Amino acid sequence: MNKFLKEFKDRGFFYQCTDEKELTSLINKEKIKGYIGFDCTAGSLHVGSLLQIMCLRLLQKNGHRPIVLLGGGTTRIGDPSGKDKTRKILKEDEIEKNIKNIKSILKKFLDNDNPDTKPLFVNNYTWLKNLNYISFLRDIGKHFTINRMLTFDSVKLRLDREQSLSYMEFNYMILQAYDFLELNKKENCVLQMGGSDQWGNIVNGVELIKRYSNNQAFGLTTPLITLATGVKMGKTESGAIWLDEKFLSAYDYWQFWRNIDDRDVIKFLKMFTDLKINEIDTIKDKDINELKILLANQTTAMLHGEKAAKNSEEAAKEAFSGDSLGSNLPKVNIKFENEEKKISIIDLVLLSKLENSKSEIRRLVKGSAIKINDNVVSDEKFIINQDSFEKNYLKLSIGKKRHIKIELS
RNA sequence: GGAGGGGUUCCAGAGCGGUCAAAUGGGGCGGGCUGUAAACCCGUUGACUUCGGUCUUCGAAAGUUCGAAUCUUUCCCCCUCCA
Repeated sequence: MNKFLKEFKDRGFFYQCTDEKELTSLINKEKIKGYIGFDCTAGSLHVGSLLQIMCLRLLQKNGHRPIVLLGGGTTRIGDPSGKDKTRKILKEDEIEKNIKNIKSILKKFLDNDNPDTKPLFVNNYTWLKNLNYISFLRDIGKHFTINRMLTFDSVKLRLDREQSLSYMEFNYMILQAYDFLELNKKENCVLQMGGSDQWGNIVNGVELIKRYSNNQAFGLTTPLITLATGVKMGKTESGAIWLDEKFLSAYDYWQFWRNIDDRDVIKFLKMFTDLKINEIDTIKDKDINELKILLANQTTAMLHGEKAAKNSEEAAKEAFSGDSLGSNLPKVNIKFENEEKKISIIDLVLLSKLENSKSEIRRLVKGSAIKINDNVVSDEKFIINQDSFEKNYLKLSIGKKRHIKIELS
């Protein structure tokens, strides 16, 4: 078996392939180009896209060249797959901004130096915007039958539920297929990867290429990852796990991995770290918490750098075990606004931005959730003055997991 | 086009003139147990509060009433059945 495909499988990336045998023999013979399309609806990517990113990374590590397709054009249409309703359509400048952000995230995961494998970023708007309707219908449209399109899940589900599906969205799959054709023609890209929900769209592309230019192209999909708790990867209770530090700090990112369910740890070590498979096999019986820390360190380092990972680990150690005032904890500066140089616990929490509702803070105090320097605050009228600060610092904790350092300036 | 059903707090879903900031379940948050896990148990879950209350919410607007999520009118949006 091919090295790339073997590791692809060993790491749990594999779900379906359009023609595994042929792909294997092709990939054994030559270096290929493979692409994944990213939707540009959101301002950044979250861990839900991480598996796709890892696919590109793996492809690249095996000497192939990844193409990142930014859906600047298709985002203007909206993929109906897995959507109950029409997506809101974004403004042009928002899309442009999103593209920039997403691109910068991807660059962190991919090697941009090796000229042979360095990622190619393309925006499908560049070719979609100039399409001529009549010639598009004649050249491309003729290869699609409505009969078949109606059988695709993305369409069928909508129709079954009698939810409206606009003609615009109905065209999404044709455009995505056309993207693949375009990349195949221009870049000789022969592989499209994606989540299993993209299978239909990918197959369409493969078939279009076959019909249009009689070339063989391939599709490769990854399973849909759900956490052991049943939640879809990427979204947690407290919000999306963004890959952009502007939206989610390195510490919180680290914490996300540190808190992964026991049952997912090995699986995720394989999927989301660079640790060798056999290496993971030898350590898999180690203490589960050690493994979680390893997972958190590896994933955080990959995205935010070694230093950020180390700092996050330190901060966690300080926050959860020691009673020392962690130097790596997230820090907020405050100053006393009044003459008396004091502040109520409610206002302090408000300033810390850990909570933004006074009622909620009162509730937390009632539930013994708030601590100052590890001492429970049991009175909502508790006043903090200079004495609470050690060398201008104070540790504020909410619950077991949220700790913050308050600096008095 | 004809006949019906519905839009309720994060979600599902009760309520159908006052006792409703709104049952119940899920989720979230907090506490306990533990391992920053799972499971389980308990509490909590609109905002503000001098803890007496006050204010804003039940698709939108207007109205009836001492009083409306609950009744009326108009509007918007969804769904089911028939053609």
